[in-house]
Parts: sequence; structure tokens; C-alpha cells
Amino acid sequence: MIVYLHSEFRAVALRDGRETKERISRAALTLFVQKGFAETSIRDITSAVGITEGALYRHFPGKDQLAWDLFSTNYISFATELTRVRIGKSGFSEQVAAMVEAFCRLFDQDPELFSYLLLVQHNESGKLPDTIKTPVDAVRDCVIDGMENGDIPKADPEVLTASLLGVVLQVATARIYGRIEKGLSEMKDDLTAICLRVAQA
Amino acid sequence: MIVYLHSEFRAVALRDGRETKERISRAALTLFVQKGFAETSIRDITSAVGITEGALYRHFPGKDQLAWDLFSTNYISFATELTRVRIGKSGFSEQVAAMVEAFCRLFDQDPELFSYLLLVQHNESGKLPDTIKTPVDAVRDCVIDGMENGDIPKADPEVLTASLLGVVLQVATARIYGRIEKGLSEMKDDLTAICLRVAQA
Amino acid sequence: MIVYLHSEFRAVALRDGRETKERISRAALTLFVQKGFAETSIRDITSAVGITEGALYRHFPGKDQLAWDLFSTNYISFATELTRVRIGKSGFSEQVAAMVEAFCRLFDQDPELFSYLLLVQHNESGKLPDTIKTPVDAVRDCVIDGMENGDIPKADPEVLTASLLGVVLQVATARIYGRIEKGLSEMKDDLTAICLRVAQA
Amino acid sequence: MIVYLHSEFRAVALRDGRETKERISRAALTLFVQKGFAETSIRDITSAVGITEGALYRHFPGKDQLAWDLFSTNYISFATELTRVRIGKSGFSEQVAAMVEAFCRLFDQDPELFSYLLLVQHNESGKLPDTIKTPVDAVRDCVIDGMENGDIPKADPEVLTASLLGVVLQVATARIYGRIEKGLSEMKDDLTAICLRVAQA
DNA sequence: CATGAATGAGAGTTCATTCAT
DNA sequence: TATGAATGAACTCTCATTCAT
Repeated sequence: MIVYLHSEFRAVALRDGRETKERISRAALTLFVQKGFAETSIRDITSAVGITEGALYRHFPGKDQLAWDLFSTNYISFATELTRVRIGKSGFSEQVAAMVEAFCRLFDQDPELFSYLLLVQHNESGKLPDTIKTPVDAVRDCVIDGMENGDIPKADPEVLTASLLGVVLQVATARIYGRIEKGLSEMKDDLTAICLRVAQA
Repeated sequence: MIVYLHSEFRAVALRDGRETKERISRAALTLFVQKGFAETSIRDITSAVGITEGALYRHFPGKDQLAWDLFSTNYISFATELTRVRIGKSGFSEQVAAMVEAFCRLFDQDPELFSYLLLVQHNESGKLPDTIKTPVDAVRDCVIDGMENGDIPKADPEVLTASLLGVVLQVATARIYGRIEKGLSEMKDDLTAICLRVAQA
Repeated sequence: MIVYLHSEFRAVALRDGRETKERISRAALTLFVQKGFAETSIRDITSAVGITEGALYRHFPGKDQLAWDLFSTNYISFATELTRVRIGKSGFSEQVAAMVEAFCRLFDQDPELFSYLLLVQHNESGKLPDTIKTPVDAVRDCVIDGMENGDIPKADPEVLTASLLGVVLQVATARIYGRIEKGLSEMKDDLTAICLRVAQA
Repeated sequence: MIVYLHSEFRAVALRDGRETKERISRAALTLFVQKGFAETSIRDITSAVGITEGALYRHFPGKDQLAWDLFSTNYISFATELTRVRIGKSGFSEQVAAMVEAFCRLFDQDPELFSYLLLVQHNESGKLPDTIKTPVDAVRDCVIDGMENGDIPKADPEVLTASLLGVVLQVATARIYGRIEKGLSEMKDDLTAICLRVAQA
């Protein structure tokens, strides 16, 4: 099981410095999602944390780095989680179910992080080196496996990957804007069913 | 006959308010999509057009208004187009096919506009009064009709609406990032097929 | 009798150009008094008149000149009026009464002009060449005459001049801010009485 | 012992927020009186102080607030002083003498502040809540007291208040423009005498 | 580690003025 | 004469970042 952003039990054991750094990260995440990266000032972040502007630079080299750390660490960590839950299952259907569940869990546990990684900043993923696995790669791996194993019909794997992602991300978006009221995890079976129909599994 | 230093055509172009306004709109659209709204400065826009910063304010009251005009006009007009092509067809399948085609046409004719309306700024749609129909409304209308007519099974219309939109928008995104090479219109039948499977039509 | 800013009967006989110029002057006067010189833009003036910005420059070489014309013409003309009414009277008391009446008449006929000349822009008077008579000069002449003729006791004429002006201008100010409700002309005898006590006439 | 490049005194001066704030206030006061509020730019102020433009905003939220702080603080405090010196005296004549002296003292000690409060920005006093006592109120209180006590004849207190103020302010103005050479305090007895004649005390 | 005054660059915007039409 | 698009300089203000303390 992955730890999103910070685990409470470790925080207790840590010194103030580490704790401040995590409070900065969390405040930044919240504000970046709420107002956007450019619209969030260093002062917005530090005054939310209750420190002065200069203090932030003890923990992060700058605003860009802060945003990037926030993104890349968690983006990679979520991709790893996706692959981990997929590898544990055999058969396309089970794998899709497991991945959908992982998406829903992330959303329900930490909607801000979900938004930041997958809706707001997901165009930042181009900055990652190609060797790093992203959530998109994890889904594509699943799709390609499914085609090679004959679980689903052969087709352009990129189109199928995008379609599957699209279903989950757009439903998440609808949930954020209040058009859908149920938590994502409550809908995981429905979402899985839709995904399997998309893939004709 | 006198030969002016500037040809009449050039002079007309320089002095014609309409034309300048449209060149500003287009430059702004391009830059907003490329770099984002906040990251695009007035100077970026005007120097792309070849005018000074102050000149922009004869055509738009400010940066926000420029972005909003760009968004609202085209967003509403695309929603109208979606409804128009849908109304012309009977049956859920035909209606979905027509709407998918409209999405693909917009994308291929003007990918920047597509991105601006549906990927970059689509969260601005909340600022529109509820009486105005958006593309999301157009898709939802189609879904609700399909359920009422028995063309598709009853389910949460919001989830289905989001899923259908997700398929199209995420495939468009993959195309923009170069993961897919075919034009969207070339894939319209595939996209329609996926959408119909999503809806179990 | 002097004509403040423009006489209606002449305006009728004039061409559009002259009439526009006077409408510009009047609009500028109003706005300068209401909002201040720096806070009034060319656009404020021209849109009040109903012409475009460029058109103003057919009538005035620039904003500064417009303000200066407005000030100097009327300031001198009012100084002339003051001297005219004073010369007609013999004895300090009669002269003061006549001048107070002239101040009150200007205020009641054209409070904006009064404010502009005597309250708002009166520090511009330093730009006038010393050979030109100002309202302050007119009052000082009266004071000096009164001292030389033995109508009033000898003292620093500048202090007395300032005091007399102060009484009139500050009462006018109180009237503008609504602290006094009567028209200035209604109070002219009271004001004259106060002025004569100031001068110990 | 280490000798720093900048002496401690200098370093303290540069880093001491209080001191900088006061230097900004003083520079602004000087410039507002010399050139007017609108004609004074932030750059004018900060370059007079020897800091950059942005630094001003750590001490004041903006230009308007700076001007307003400058005005309201000192305006109220001078009104309090006026009332204080008046309360200490019995009888209209003594009270007027005390208040005239207070005006003269302010003028001679800080002519810029006098100008700013009473000549340049005094129309800002309308922005103060009615519960706050202004110098005008202080003078009016004295006038009303004098009438009620029978020290001076009954008349419109607003007219008398304005007249008394007018004498002092216009003499101060004449002094500023160099028409009068004596310091105001040197003339305080003359001014008092004039004021008493105005009020027929 | 934290403070917060200061920097310096750049943001959006306004405005007096010009000039081709 | 009038128009109004365009200029160019100035404006107020914001912000990421630095650094003496």
C-alpha cells in the first residue's frame, strides 16, 4: 500500500523541519488545485502554513521545484502502485478492475492529489525521462498484455488506453464539479464494467 | 500616379479594427493553449500580432475579458452545433455518431480552439449562466433521450455523459501529445463504436 | 458686465467649431472641479462632449493648454471685473461691498468656475506674468488705497488682503460642501460686514 | 575585531522597518505638497527615500492608503490638539487665542504637514466618519460655545467658523507663496485680533 | 531554521498624443 | 473638422527570490 504525501505515524517521529516541509507541500497542493499554479504565490503558500516567505526556501529551492517535486514523486509513486496491483492479477478483466479500484482509492483518499496529478498538472508528465513509468504507461501495459494474451481484440493500443483513462478521469471530473454525488469507490464496479465494454473484454 | 510607401492593402490592414481584433483573438488563443493563460502576457500577445501593448485595449477591455470572450462565444457556438447535428438524427446511435463527428471536425479544423474550449479552459464553463447550453449539456440531453426512448439501458446519466466525453477528450489529448498519429476524423467510426459500447446501445 | 466662459446669444451665431470648443471647455471645467485635473482624462472630456479623442486636438494643443486657457482667461477676466466694480466706488467700505458682491455673483452664477479659479487651480496664478492683474492684486489694491486714504488703519497689507480673501473663499468652500445652505449672494451683506470688521473700517 | 563594510548604524537603518516607513511617509508628504498627489508617482517617493518601488508595499498597501494614513492620522491628531488647548481656557477670546497659536505652531514647526492637512487634502475630510472630530469641528465647537455663553453675538455658526478658518488658512497660504515674510507664530497676536473682530468678541 | 525588508524584473493597464483616413 | 486605431511612455502593483539578522 502506498503512502500518499505523508503518513501520520512517521510525522510524529520527525523533527519540525521535516514536518514543516510536508505542511508546505500540502498547502501548495491545495492551493495549486484550487487556484492554479501561476495564480498561487509563495506568500499564499507560506501564509497558509504560518511561516514567512523566506522560510520556504529552506525546504525547497523554488516554486517550480516545489511543484515539480510534488508532481513527480507522487505521479511515479501512483504509477508504481498501479503496476503493483495489476501484476498481482491474471487476466485483463481482473487487472482492469484492480487498476480502476486503485484510481478510485486515490481519488477518495486524496481528491486534491488526484486532481493535481491527473487533471491539473498531467501535462507535466512530458518532462519525466522516458525510462520512468507513468500511470498512462501502466494502463497501456495492461492493454498491450490483454491484446497479446487474446483477452481483448487487437486494435490501436493508444486509442484504447486513452479511452479507458478518459472514462475514469472524466467521471472524476464530474464528481469534482458536483455533477455526480457518489464517491468514486462506490462506483468502481460500474466504472470497471464500462471499461471492459470499451475494451470488448 | 502616386505610389505610397505603404500599399493600400497594408494600410487598410493596419487601420482596420475588425481585422486587428481577430488577429489578437487568434494570437491569444494560440498562446493560451501553448503556454497557459497566466503564463501568457499581454506583451506576448501583442508582439505576436505586431502591435504595441496599449493597442490591445482598444479592442478588449482587458486580459480576462479577452480570454472570456474567446471561450464563451465559441463554447456556446460549439454547443449549438452539437445540438443542431443531434436534432437532425433519430435514434441514439445516429445521434452519437453525429456528435462524435462534430467533435472530430472541430478538432481537425481547429485543434487550438478544441484544446482551449474542451481541455484547457473547460472549467470556466461554471461562469456561464445555467440557462446557457454547453457541450456537456448537449451530450447529456442525448443520453437522457436515449434512456427515455429505450435505446440504451437506464443508468446514472451523469456517469454515462462523463464517460462518453472522456473517451473523446482523452483520445484528443493523446493525439495532441503525439501518442496517436491519425487525425481524429479518420477515427470517428472507431470512436463512435467505443461510445456505443460504453452506452450499451 | 463680464461674460463667464460663454454667452448663449453668441453661441447661436457661431459655427459648430466654436461651439464645440466651448462645449469642450465647459466639460473640462466641470470635470476638473469634480475629479481634479490629473484624474480627468482626455477621454473623460471628449466622451462628455460626445466627440472622439482626436477631435479635441483640433481645438486645443493639449490638455495642459486647455486647463491653462480655461484658467488664465477667466482669472484675468474676473480680476478685471473686480477692478471695474471697485473703481466705480469711492471709499473703502463701498469698494469692499462691491467686490464682495462680485465674488458672490460669480459664485452663484457659475460655482464650477468659481471653484476652478479660486479654490482648485489658484496656485496656477504664479505662472501668470507679473504685469497681469489677478483677483488677489485687485483686493490688495483696494486695501492699499484704503490705508493711504485713511479709511482703514495702516498694517501689513498682505495680511489684510489674505484675511479678506480667506473669509470669502472659506465661506464659499463651506457652501460647496453643504455646511452652509444659503446662496452666497444672500449673504453678501453679512460677508461685507465681516470684511469691514477685519479691516477695522 | 571585525570591521564590517557597512557600519552597524547604517545596517540597522537599512533593515529597520519602522524607520523606513517613516522616511516613506515624510518623502510622500513633501512630494504630495510640492507636486500634488496624482502628480507624485511611487517612483518619485521611493527614489527620494532610496529604496526600490516594491519595497514601499511592505510598509503601505498602496498609494491611496499611504496618502490616507498620512492625512487621517495627523488630521485627527491636530483636531485633538486644538480641542486640548481650547478646553484649557475659559472665555471665547482666550480660546481663540489658544487655537490660533496652535495653528501657527503647526505651521512653523511643519509647514508641509500644515499644507497637506489644511490646504491640499482637506477635502479628504469627508471620508472620515462623522463621529471623528476634525479641526473644523474644533473651531465650530468654540464658536457655538462663545454664542451660548454670550461672549459673541449670535449668528450662523457655520459662516463664522468658515470666516475664522479662512483668515488663518489664507494668511498661511500667502506665507507659503512668499507674499508674507514673517513666520506665522510672529503674527499670532495680529491673527487673534483679526479673528476676534470677525467674531465681534 | 526562521524572519522580513529589500530587490529587480515584469505584470496589466492607462493615457496624452499622433496621424492616416 | 472628425474619426479612432496606434503609439510609447508612464503608471501602480505583484512576485519569486535573496540575505543580513
